[in-house]
Amino acid sequence: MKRKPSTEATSAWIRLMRVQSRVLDCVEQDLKKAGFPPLAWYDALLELSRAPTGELRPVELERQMLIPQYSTSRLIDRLVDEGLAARRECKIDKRGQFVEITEAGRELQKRMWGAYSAAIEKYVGSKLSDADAVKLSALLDRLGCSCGEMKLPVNESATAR
Amino acid sequence: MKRKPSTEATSAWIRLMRVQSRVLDCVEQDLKKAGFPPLAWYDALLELSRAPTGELRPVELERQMLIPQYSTSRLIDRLVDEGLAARRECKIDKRGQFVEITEAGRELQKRMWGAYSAAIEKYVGSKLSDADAVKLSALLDRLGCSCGEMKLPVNESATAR
DNA sequence: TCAAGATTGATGCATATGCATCAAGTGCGG
DNA sequence: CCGCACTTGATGCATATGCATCAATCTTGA
Repeated sequence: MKRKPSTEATSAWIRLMRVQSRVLDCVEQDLKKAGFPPLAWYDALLELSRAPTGELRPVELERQMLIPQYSTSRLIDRLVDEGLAARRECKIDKRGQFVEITEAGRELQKRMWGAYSAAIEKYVGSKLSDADAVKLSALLDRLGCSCGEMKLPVNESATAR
Repeated sequence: MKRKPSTEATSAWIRLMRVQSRVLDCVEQDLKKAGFPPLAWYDALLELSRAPTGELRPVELERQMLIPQYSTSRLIDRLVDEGLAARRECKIDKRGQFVEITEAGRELQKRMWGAYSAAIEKYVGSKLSDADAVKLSALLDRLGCSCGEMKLPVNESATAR
């Protein structure tokens, strides 16, 4: 059976794209003006800081953040260069490694959250009632799941590009 | 007065980010597998094809697409290299120029819309009723406007990153 | 136990992006 | 009319990303 290409879906998608990129630009701009590194760093630090042991395998980080493998690899390089994380040997799998967040990393993550949450409040919270935010979340959730075959990690996390 | 950082807004924002990037990945993947260039090309071609005369000043394109000036400049380079657009002299302002879409450009835009609309249907339309899509659009609209000082072009357009 | 295949993470190379700056042209105030 | 600030669009350079591929290790199954 033929299904007419839904105008409503198209228009919702276009708004989704535009709003997301507009707001993201604003948020990143604020963070950058406050002298912070890109959001991807925050995401990684957050994931690491949440791990019970403060360390994760790169491959886990990659799956949490939904970014390609080489991207994870180089992101870790940068975090390590800045002393925000450290590579630790993985005894159970010699191919692999653990990435452990450092104290400096935890501290940066917390400071960034200050600026980040303020930006979210400014660009999202102030425009939407709590009830509407809940509705929005619910509608988005329906889109999120099972796009192709990957699974969407549902945890309250950061933003991953 | 102090305003507690809304958990709801935060969670809505995170979902917005994740869903957008997930679905966008899927859509771009489909387009790429079908042998098409990136969505940004489509956006530009669409804007050009919509212009009554089939041509726009780079600076207009830039404002429509919400991308930085140098990015527009180089995107146009690529379109021109591929014969999808042509630079035309601007008689009224000798600094400037017009970019005109070619027949090949119009044709590619139409072919891409075929694949693009199919992807939107697949990843968005099939997951959301029309009514829900409308609700989603409405909620997103509230976020879109007046982030900082720029204006959101409301026209039904493509996606601009 | 060992070979074939899969997984983990790094990297060389081409391309794309961000930033700063530039040259050319416009337009406004005096 | 002139000079000065602004707009338009391009570009050099550093950095980031995507793609393909690699080496090392792990796992499976005959």
